[in-house]
Amino acid sequence: MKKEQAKTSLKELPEGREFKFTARRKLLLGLFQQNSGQHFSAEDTYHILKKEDSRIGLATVYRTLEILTGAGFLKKVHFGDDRQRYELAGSMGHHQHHHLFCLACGKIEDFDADMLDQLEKDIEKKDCFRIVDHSVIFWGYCRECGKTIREGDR
Amino acid sequence: MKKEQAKTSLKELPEGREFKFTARRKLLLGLFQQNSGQHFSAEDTYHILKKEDSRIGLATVYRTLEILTGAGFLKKVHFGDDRQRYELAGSMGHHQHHHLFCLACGKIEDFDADMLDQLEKDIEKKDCFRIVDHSVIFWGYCRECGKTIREGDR
DNA sequence: CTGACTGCAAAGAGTTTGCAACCTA
DNA sequence: TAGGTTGCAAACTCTTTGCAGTCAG
Repeated sequence: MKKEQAKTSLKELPEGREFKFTARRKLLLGLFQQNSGQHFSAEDTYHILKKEDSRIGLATVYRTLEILTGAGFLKKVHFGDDRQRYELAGSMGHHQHHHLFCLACGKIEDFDADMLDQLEKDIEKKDCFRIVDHSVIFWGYCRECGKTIREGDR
Repeated sequence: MKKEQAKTSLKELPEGREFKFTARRKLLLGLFQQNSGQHFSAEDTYHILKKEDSRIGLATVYRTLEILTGAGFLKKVHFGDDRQRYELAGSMGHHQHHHLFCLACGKIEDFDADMLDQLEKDIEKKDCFRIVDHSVIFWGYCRECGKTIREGDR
């Protein structure tokens, strides 16, 4: 099992290989489309979908998230904690954006910025590194938590 | 156990709480200092240290990494795969840098860039988000892998 | 009707924790 | 000597997988 290879699979397209767009998969994708600013973990997704489709299983959620990611509908994001999260992928959600992750409450805010395009080109040219994707994350304290902490301080 | 709180702990300083700088901990920190461009997982660290100190345990490595991170010596980095990695923290290693992660071979290259400082200030002002740290990761294919893939393509 | 999809349970992998023994300041 | 540190094993959490039953084209 254990492979020394990277398993990030950001773009493992199911080349040609079709997959069925079942009701369950539509439901899952719909959840992300209706919450296009949100970042759900598998567990989050499972609990939310469970309300609309009580027979869905967690393994299916994991598998579906993986498939929809491979097909380009979703995108994985990882904020350094212990779970993978997913968000609607660029072409479907609002495109280029990055994340602010609050270390106190775990809230995730997005902000727009396209400033990495030029840098990306520079790197490709200089380092001969063909870039497929990137991620920018800021960790800190959101407005509310920052306030609380400052006040609670002394 | 399970807390809904963020557990990223980038800066959980051992406020006032001293910790002993034992031989084992020096050994571990030494490993990172002697390989300041490297990014080791707990398992990596364990296996390397095991050669110099055969009695060391994996749990100790995990605990030590966590402590040295809290104390500001190390920094966590996460490349979207299934393991946490660590690198020498800014003040000790070469400072502001970001990462290129090769999706094919898992190799990690660093590149220097300070271009986020201004953006950080803008965000702090605009969104009232107090930023503590950030991370920029590019995923793609390194020179060697890119070559192989392009050639193997057709 | 056939191959893809699904739920369940079990297995894996990484990480954390309880505890008794062991150091070290 | 007291309290932090450690190794071991067990516990935990997230994720993946095997398999038999089910569904959709």
